Amino acid sequence: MQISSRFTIAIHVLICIETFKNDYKVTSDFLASSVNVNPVVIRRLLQQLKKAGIINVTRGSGGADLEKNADEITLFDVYRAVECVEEGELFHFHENPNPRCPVGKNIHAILDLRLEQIQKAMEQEMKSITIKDIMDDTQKQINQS
Amino acid sequence: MQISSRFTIAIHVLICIETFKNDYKVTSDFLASSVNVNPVVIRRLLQQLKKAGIINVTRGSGGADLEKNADEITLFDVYRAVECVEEGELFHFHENPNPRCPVGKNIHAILDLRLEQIQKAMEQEMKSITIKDIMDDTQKQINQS
DNA sequence: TTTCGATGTAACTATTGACATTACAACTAA
DNA sequence: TTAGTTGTAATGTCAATAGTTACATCGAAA
Repeated sequence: MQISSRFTIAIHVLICIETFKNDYKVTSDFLASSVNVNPVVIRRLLQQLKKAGIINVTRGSGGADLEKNADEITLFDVYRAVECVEEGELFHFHENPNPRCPVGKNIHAILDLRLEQIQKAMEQEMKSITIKDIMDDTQKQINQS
Repeated sequence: MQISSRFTIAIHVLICIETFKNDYKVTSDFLASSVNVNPVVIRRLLQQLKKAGIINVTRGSGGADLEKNADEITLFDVYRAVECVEEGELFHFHENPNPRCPVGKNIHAILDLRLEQIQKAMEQEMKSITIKDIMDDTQKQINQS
C-alpha cells in the first residue's frame, strides 16, 4: 500500500499557487486543470491545507494563496495536513495477537519503538525539505526544459 | 493509507519461528494462532519470505525455519519480501498531470529526487535493524513480563 | 440589488487493495 | 495408505480513494 497521491497532489498545488500568484487567479478549476483531476478533489484538498494554516482560500471571488512563507512550509507539514496515514501511524499493526503466546502477548511492546524509529527517520527527512526548496527545483527545471 | 500489516505480521512470524524452533514444529496453524489470523494468510506470507530466501518451508511434514542467520536478515529485507508498496515506490504519484502547464509538465522530474530522498531515509533505518535485534528485544521483554 | 463566478460540502458511485475464508490438490513421513 | 501439512485458486467482504453531480453559500462588481 502506498502513501496516498493526495500528498504529491498537495505539493503540486502549492507549487502552482506560488508559481502563478502574480499572473493568474489560482482557482480550484485552474489547479484541477494542471493536476488533471476533478475540481472537487482539489477543493477538498484546499480545505485540509487551510485547516492546517498553510493556505488561504478566498470565498466568493475565488483563489488561493499561501498563508506562510514558502520556506516555512515543510513537506512534513503538508504530509500531516493531508492525513495520508491514520493517526500519524505509518505502519498498520495487526490487531488481537494471541495473548497466550509469549510472542503474541509482547509483539506490540517489542515493535513499537523500532517502528517509531523508522517512521521518525522518514519524518525528519520530510521536515528538512521546504516548499521553497521545491520552488527552486521547479525554476531550474522549467528553465532547462 | 498505511503500510500493510503484512510487514508487522512477517516480523511477528519470524520471531516466532526463531523463538520456538527447538520446542515446537512451527506450522502455519501454529503461527496463525499466535498472530490470530487465518492460516492461509500465513501460508501466503511464508511463500513470499521463502521466495526472498529468508526462510525454508517444509512441504508434507510441515514447519518453517530461517534460511539465514537472524543477524543477516534486516527489516528492509522483510519489507521488500512482503511487497508492501508497489514496485518499491513508497509514494503514489498522480498520473497524467497537464503537459501544457509548466508545473504539470515538470512535476514528476521535480519531485522524483526529493521523494526518493525521503524513501531512502526510511529504508536506511530499516536496513540498520536486524531480526537478531528484535529477538534480543523479545527476550528482554518476555523476561520482564 | 442582482448577477456571476467561485467556494464548501453532501451524496452517490466506481474502483481498488487488503484480508478472510473455503476448498482441495499435492506432498511427505510414519 | 493414512494423517498432517503445504500450496494455491476462487470467492466474498470491507474500507479507502477518487470521480462526479448537485446545489447552497458567498463576495465583488455591474
